[in-house]
Amino acid sequence: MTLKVYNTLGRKKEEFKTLHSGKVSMYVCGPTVYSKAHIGHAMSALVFDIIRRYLEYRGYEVRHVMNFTDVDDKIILRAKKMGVDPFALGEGYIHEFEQHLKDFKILPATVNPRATHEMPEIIEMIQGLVDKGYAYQVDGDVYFRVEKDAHYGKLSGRKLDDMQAGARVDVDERKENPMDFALWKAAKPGEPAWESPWGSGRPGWHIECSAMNLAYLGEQIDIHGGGNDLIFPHHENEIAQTESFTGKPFARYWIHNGMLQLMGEKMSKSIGNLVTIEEFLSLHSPDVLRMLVLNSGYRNPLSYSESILDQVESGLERLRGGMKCQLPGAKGASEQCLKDLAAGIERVKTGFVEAMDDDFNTAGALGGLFDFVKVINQARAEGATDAELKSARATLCELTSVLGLTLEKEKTGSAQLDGVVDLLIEIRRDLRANKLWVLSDKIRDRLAAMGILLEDSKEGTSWRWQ
RNA sequence: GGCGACGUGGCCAAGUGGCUAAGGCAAGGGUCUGCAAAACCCUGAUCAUGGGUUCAAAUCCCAUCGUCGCCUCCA
Repeated sequence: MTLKVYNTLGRKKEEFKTLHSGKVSMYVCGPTVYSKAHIGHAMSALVFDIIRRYLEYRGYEVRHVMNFTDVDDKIILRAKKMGVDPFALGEGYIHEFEQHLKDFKILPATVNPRATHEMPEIIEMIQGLVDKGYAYQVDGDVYFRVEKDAHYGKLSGRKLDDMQAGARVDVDERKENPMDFALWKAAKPGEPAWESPWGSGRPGWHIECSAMNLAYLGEQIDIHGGGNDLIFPHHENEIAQTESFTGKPFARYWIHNGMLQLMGEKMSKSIGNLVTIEEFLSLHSPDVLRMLVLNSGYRNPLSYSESILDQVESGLERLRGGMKCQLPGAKGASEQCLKDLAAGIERVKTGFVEAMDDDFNTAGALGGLFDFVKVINQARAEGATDAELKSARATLCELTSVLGLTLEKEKTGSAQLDGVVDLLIEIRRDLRANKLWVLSDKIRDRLAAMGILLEDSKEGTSWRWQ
């Protein structure tokens, strides 16, 4: 079976072939750190975390780079407004974001470079572009000459002529072409600045990613990812810069996730309709957002609302239910039942790979997992023992962890607490035997309030953490 | 105005030329149960609309309506 990936460059699914056998180099655009991150950023990070986990499951060694843009106009503006140092401002948001990544169980990237730490590389690259005639200097600014790049527009499917016709940007008369974009911006007094051959200034937005790619992954990479709002101009410009500089094709696969939609509109800092990651985590467990992401195709817009979150949370609970222990008094399942269970294991494994191989079809993969949970539940209901359920549970656990989900709740109790709960269950059993429903229900309700769920069955009572 | 994506049962959402259109949530009926919870069994869509191509279309083409994204900072 082969993995197929939808490539924005070409707008179709392609067979996934890496530059170096068994290895994947992947660069994902991280946030610009000028304010608190919102769940749209989390979505993007989750999408690429899932992709990475699956690639590793398929046996690839993944070198994963995610940057932080820690110097740009917005950061400077905001820092000025707040009267704080722009670097300190960015630093704070970076720390916060890194904590969020941990909360969401997003595997740490191999490297997290920052624009401000890569100045020599950035300047060197700009100089190279100037030397080759792809860039020119005006009053301390340096611009990329788009007309010099015959392929400009190939990623976003735009033509220079069309864009010029519809351009709404204020035309900067100093530019040769209105679409020329800044590689280097001259600094105004009081702004963060670095010395360069063109005077003191700071890098433009796009060049940092090109420089960091070059520094940490090389001239050519396998996957370049980010939100689909970055296709133009950011990624288009990255391609232009890097390919003009190296003379080689840059990224083999361009992967873009869809936007998270709140009330039918893109969640974004500028519109202001956002839910910060902090707010989300105060209300929900991290896996709920991951589940929401998994439930649909990564390229589609993702509908977000509290009621949809409730829905996926219930679904997550169902998956977790597959991990439950045998029923009290389980005597072993029938031969046929165990056969079905074994067949279910094979089916879910092949189905999972089949779905994920098709451009990371996580929704399809989840469907198979839900089917599998049903098979497990059927076996349990028929009396399968823990020993008989063991390999099925291991399979469920393995596959869900490829998606980054954690099904088993961390134990919050202790052996002593377990003993106390067992004692209460025993007392309750006696109460029930004497039809003292008020007292027995009180025990159940009070335990439930503490997060301990009792489940009665004919054979006895079992319990679990909620 | 230009470019692109999308419109599948109440909700979320797979499937993109061919067996009975996955799965989850919600709803209804049933089994179990003192009640509850969990679990199991059963029940619903012909795929925005109108044309067309084809032996065959949700899946390809055209038109219409609607939604969204990008074209300016944006995951």
